[in-house]
Amino acid sequence: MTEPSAGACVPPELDELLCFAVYSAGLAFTRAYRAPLEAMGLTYPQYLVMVALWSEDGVMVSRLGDRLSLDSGTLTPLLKRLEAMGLLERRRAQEDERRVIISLTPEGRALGDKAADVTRCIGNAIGLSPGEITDLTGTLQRLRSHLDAAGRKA
Amino acid sequence: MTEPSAGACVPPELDELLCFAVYSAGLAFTRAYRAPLEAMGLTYPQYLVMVALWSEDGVMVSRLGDRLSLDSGTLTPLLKRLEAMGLLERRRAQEDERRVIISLTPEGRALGDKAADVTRCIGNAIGLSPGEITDLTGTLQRLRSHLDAAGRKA
DNA sequence: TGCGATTAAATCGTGCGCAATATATATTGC
DNA sequence: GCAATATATATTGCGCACGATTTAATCGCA
Repeated sequence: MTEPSAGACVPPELDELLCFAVYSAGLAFTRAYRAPLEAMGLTYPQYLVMVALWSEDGVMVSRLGDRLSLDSGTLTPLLKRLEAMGLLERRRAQEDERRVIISLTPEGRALGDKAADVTRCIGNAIGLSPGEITDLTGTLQRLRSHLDAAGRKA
Repeated sequence: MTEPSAGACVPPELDELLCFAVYSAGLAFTRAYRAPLEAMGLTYPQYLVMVALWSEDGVMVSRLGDRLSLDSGTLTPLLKRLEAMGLLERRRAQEDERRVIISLTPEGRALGDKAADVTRCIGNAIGLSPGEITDLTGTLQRLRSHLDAAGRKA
C-alpha cells in the first residue's frame, strides 16, 4: 500500500533539477559576459554568432541556425543589427536567390582579435579546472544531443 | 618571441566553449519541456516558478527572485499571468505594504500532482545515468556560484 | 513547359530576461 | 515630527527565442 498516494507524486525540488541547474548557469553566463562584451558593443547571443562566423565565414543563414540551433525568426533581426554595426554583410546568393549569404566585413573579422581577451576574462570567472571544463562541456554536448533526439521523435 | 603575435589571438571555437554548451543545452531543455508543459498550460519559466512555489509557498516576490535569480522586471508580468490563470494570488502584506506575497490557490497547488509526470518524461529524454545527472547538476551549481561571485566583485 | 511540392528566409505575435527608471511605503537621523 | 534615505515592487524599453504564417525562388515531374 505504498504505491498510489505518496512517493512518486512529490513535486520536484528546484535545486535537484538538472534543467534548473542548466537554466540558471546559462543566465549566470549571460550576466558574466555582459561587461566584457560591452567593450565590443555586442550582446551575448551576438557574440556567439560572431564566434561561429570567425571560424566559418560566408555561410547561409540556415547554416548558422544549424550550428547555433536557432531559427530564422531569431537570426534575421540579430544579423540585421550586426549588419547595421558594420560587422557583416547580408546578400542574396546569385545562383539561388532564396539563400542569404552572411559574410564578415574587415571590421567584423578584426573584432575576432579581441575575442581571446573575453575568453580569458570569462575563464577566470568560471572557477573550474581545465579538466572539469572539458568534461562538463562534453557531458553537456551529450545531454543536448539526447534532448534533441528525444524531441525529434515526439 | 612566441608571445605577442600568434597563439593567444586565435578566436575560440564554438564547440569548445563551455558557455555555448550551457547556452545550447538550455535551449534544448526549453524545447524539450514545451510539449509536456503544454498539457499544464505553462511555459518553461512559469513551470520553474511553480516548482519553487510548490516547495515554499506564501513568499515575497524578492524571495522568488533570489531562488530563481530573476528580478522583478521578469517576475512581475510572469506572476500576473499565473494569477490570471488562477494558479496563485498576489496581495500586499498588511504589515508592510511594499511587499507582495505570492500564495498558491488550491488549483495551483493541485497542479503539483502532475509535475512528477513531467519530471519523469524529461528524465527519459536526458539520456544520462542517475549518477551523471547528480554530478552534472552539482558541477553546474558550483559553476553558477563562481560566475555569480566573479560578477559581484566586478 | 507548366504547376504543385519543397526550400530559404522574413514577418508577426507572445513571453521571457534585464538594465534603467519610477512609485510607493518604511525607516532613520536630527 | 519630518526631511533624507532605504527598501520593495512596478514600469518601460530593448533584444532574444520560437511557433506560426507568409513570401519568394527552385525543384520535380508528368
